[in-house]
Amino acid sequence: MQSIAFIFYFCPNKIMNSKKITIHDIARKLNLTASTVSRALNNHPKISDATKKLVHNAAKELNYRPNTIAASLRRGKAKSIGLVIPRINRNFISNTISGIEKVTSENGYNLLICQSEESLEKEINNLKTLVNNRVDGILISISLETNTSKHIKTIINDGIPLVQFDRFRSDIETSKVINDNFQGAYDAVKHLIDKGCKRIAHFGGADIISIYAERIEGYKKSLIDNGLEVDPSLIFNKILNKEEGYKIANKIFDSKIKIDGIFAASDYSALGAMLAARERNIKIPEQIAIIGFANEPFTEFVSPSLSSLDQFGVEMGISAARLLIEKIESKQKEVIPKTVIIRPKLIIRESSK
Amino acid sequence: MQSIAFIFYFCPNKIMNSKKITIHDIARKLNLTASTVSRALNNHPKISDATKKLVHNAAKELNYRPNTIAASLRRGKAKSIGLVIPRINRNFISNTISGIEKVTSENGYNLLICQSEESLEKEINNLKTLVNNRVDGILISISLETNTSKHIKTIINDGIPLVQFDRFRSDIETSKVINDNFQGAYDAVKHLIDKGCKRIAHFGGADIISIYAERIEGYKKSLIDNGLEVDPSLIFNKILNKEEGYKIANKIFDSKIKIDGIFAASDYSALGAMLAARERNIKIPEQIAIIGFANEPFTEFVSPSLSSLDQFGVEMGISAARLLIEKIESKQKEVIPKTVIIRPKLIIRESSK
DNA sequence: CTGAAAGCGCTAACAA
DNA sequence: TTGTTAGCGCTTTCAG
Repeated sequence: MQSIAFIFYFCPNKIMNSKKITIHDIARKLNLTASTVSRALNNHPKISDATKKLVHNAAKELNYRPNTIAASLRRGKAKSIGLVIPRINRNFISNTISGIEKVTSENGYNLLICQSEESLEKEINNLKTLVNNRVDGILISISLETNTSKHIKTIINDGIPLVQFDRFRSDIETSKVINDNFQGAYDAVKHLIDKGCKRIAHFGGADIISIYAERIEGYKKSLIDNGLEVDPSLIFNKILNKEEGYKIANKIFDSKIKIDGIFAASDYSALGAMLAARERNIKIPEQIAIIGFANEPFTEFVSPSLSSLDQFGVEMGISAARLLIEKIESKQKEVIPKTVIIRPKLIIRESSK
Repeated sequence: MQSIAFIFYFCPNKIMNSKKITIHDIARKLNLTASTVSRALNNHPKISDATKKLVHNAAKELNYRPNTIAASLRRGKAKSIGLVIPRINRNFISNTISGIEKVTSENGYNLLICQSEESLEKEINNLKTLVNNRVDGILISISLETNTSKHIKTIINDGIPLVQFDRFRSDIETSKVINDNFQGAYDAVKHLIDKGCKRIAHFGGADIISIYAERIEGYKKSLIDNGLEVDPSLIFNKILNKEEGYKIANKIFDSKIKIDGIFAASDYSALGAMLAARERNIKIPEQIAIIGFANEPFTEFVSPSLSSLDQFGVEMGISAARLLIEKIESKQKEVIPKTVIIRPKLIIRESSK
């Protein structure tokens, strides 16, 4: 008695529509077979318009919900794409995801998203999950910890289309969409030199990560090409956040090292340097010009506003997703790996004017 | 000949490992049956440790990849959760996603993410896709355009667990996780009053959206409770971005309206007001104190730094995901809908000190 | 503790 | 244009 009352209490006036309607149900109703219904539902060309209409109506009437899972099993693939990224809640990454989602959904693919949280172990697990889910392809931007390509090679060896974007491993032959970090750095440093800077420091990331190594190279080349010398004592590695930028800038100001410009591989470390300079009444950009990297939203709002390099996150996502789908849908066994290089755009603001 | 050369060219020295290994293959190898292997793989208690070890080793050796889709079909559910949000690339939302992903992955669920792009039509399609994919449950934050609950009610009627978060419809009985916008506004305004403000303007959103209506109410109540009067001419609607904030602030400064404080429903409009004040050398917070809403990353970095209300995006995501999984995994037919209210935290910075 | 057998819901050869 | 048939790979009841 009690349980009946219980159920009654929570379902006062609606009948739970939980009976599962299958293709057979609608076939039975129309005196057709499951195959015909299936074909009608999938708009198969050899089904008459009359039956198609009949089937669609019956489906609507019965509140039929196609079972994507069953279809996927039968077809051997799921019309889904897996995405592995370090973290979702980073401005640049969430922009790429937005672009990816747009393209995948437009093409009828589901998107399965995994975060590696900068951990190699999680990245490996993520890939395993995606493979087990029989995704048609994988998009990946590797974690900071990823110092091997073994797990990714396994995927490729399994024949699963894979495209890298942003942070990538160069020892695997895949299509990829990347920023031209070299050129971005080059442009930024050239701009500083054009503005009269002679002693430009670089706040870099870990130089074992290719994107940071490239920024260092671009920085060096730009100095040389524009008549300055590379002074290794002006290059600081692993300075990526505000605190580190603040600390290193203070250290520089306290030392006898003289600088009149900073090109930082991160907007945050650039900001830290700005704060340090402000505290000492060092004028920006007159006494020291500063440029960051990534064009984080805040760069526009700080004062002085911070020059930076925009990385076109949404476009990168779109491009990567297109590349992957192209590969998935190409009937050829192999597609020549393409590399799409997006040139970051220098956004000049007050900090380097 | 040519095609052979072609293939050879692209697969110089590795054999594509594309043969699909199934449970049967490993059963055959070990002289067992598929059922035993399946049980061993799933750590069924009634399988001897010896065979478990045997099976796991063979699986590893054969490079076996369990087919999640087949398992899902058989089990009738996919161990996956669907997420519908307006846009991924918003700071607050990407934080909630991050929290959601953490909880779902910890509990063995896949996350299917869809963007409605503030369109009701897309939201409806998203839900359909998720249902067809037989997700175990759905998390949703509705689009700005969503002026009906019909599509959501359908889902609930189908017996699919659903939890709303942040932007929600109140005419459906679901569990939900929301911010206490009223209280947040109340706290902010009280703080301004405590600091001596007597004439506080409010830059609001569209008051037909509940979260903005609540902020207005909190603003009014706080004024009254703290001995001030509500002056309707100080309430400005649909002021949500920097440009609008800038414009309205200028309009106020140009008029004979006197204000000494602004509580904005958006950090961006607060920023716009700050810029307008700065241009006129109106001192912040001495002559005008300002508080925004959402605690966008930039609020910390502008100068003066902007007081704001933190919404705990990650925590909201965690909470919503937990609520949903709890509902999914509860064996009872129905769970009493819970509402988790997160009180925004006032972050006091220079703009209101 | 393990095996036999049935089937989840759909699709796609092949046949008519 | 439609029907027949045979599974996709796995889980799970029931039987030993």
